[in-house]
Amino acid sequence: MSETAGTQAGLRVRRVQAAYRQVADQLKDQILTGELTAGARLPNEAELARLFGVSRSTVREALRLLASQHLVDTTRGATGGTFVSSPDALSVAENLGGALGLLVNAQGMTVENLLEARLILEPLAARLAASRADAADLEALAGATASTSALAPSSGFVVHWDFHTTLVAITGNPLLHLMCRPINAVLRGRLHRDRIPRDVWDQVDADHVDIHRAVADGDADAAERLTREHLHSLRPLYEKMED
Amino acid sequence: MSETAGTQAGLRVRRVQAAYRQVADQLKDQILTGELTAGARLPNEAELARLFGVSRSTVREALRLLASQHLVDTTRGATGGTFVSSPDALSVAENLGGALGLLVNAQGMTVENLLEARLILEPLAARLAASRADAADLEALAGATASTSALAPSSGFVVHWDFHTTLVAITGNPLLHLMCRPINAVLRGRLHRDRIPRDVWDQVDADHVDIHRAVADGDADAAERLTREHLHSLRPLYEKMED
DNA sequence: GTTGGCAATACCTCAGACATTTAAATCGCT
DNA sequence: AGCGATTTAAATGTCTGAGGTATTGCCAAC
Repeated sequence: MSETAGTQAGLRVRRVQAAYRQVADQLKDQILTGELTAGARLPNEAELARLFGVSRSTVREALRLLASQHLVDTTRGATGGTFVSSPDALSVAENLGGALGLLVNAQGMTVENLLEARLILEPLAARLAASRADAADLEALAGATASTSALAPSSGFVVHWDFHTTLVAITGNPLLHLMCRPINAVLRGRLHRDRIPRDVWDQVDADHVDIHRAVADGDADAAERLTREHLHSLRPLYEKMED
Repeated sequence: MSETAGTQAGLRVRRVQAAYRQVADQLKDQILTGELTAGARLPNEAELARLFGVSRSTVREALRLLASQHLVDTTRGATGGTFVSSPDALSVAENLGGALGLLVNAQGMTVENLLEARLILEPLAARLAASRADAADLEALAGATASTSALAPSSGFVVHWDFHTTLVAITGNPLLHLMCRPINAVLRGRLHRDRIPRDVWDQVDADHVDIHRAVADGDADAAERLTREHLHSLRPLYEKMED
């Protein structure tokens, strides 16, 4: 809010907000304060319309608003209705990914910003992963590592993405996963695999093997350093994409 | 009445998805592909209804969907209408903040996860800030630093939040700001200021001054280290909150 | 030249009806 | 009695048509 001093915040007459927005806000409040717990079933649309004293159309527009924020979920049918849906991390990440993609396409966010953020998150995530990975985690990571060389190079970038996703997931911190996933998703779309020569994928493969070994050994320092170097070496592949 | 009455068009494919969602998706596609550039004005609702072959209610629900994703913005009046609006990072952050709050309140996400993520992001953000801060940035940071000691300790936690927010903003990377902001917002709500004794705030204040000096000196190593130590020292204040 | 009102535009809201979907309850046959 | 097919009920999805309201621009009157 740096320019709020210039724009008159106090002068602006607080117009009465649209009814559908008021309804959405009230329902949102009830959800956030726990008055409506996750999984709870809201009254049907007709009843809500009666309770709020508005028409059903208005209620429906309010529900669309909440649904798009993953706050509620509506299903049809006899046992259908509108339910408070505690958003799982996955859907939030999906939503965030879409928004991030928009920001990159539109303005104010560059591929460079994404790379920088990833360069901050993943090396330290790798450090955490190295100190926390159990047998199952290592197996999953090995799966994402080994298949890189087994598959055709054209699909390498998919597996490459899997490796990074798996690595972050091992930290056990859903928030880190939540942040890294959209970043990688956007970056993946910004990488044209055709232009990447074969030997680069071989190097990527080798890097992954090294990182996996470091994580398996519980060598946090090495895991962090290798991941950072790995991401640095990947940087040129994305910077080409500025068209 | 048989169901054949609805096949008046013949070409109409069977609706597998809700109409308002289809309309929203098509409009979203047109926006993302650049067919509708930012600032462009969409046809009015009646015209959109005619173009898509649906009713105005359906169009409106679709527009609510897009509006909640900050893809379009509608105003009333003669020159009003629905306009394509490229989403700014701030509104996205707001949206993400709400979702994050839900995740913490609901399940799968603990205060520990938030602290860990912050401990990853902010020290390296401080490092970047130290290498990029210009005069205006330093002034802003100084403002968030100096006022800590000037104000009553009861409001210290607000300024404390401002300091961290400003620090991340200096990096110039909106994505970092986008991620740190919701985290700090949720953590702020998890901190009971009443239980924090005065001397702790004094220490916080001193830490901020140190960090500010490091950033002003362009000493990236010191900025990173001091920020990390600062966040570590803050950790116990939050861990009490597990009730 | 400024001010006041009038008209046009487009979103906002309402009310009701019918269609569609889904699951449970019921009926009918084996 | 058991089990599948049909009916029924509940809820959302969609359509239609009609005002209501906010905002702007123009034009006439002072």
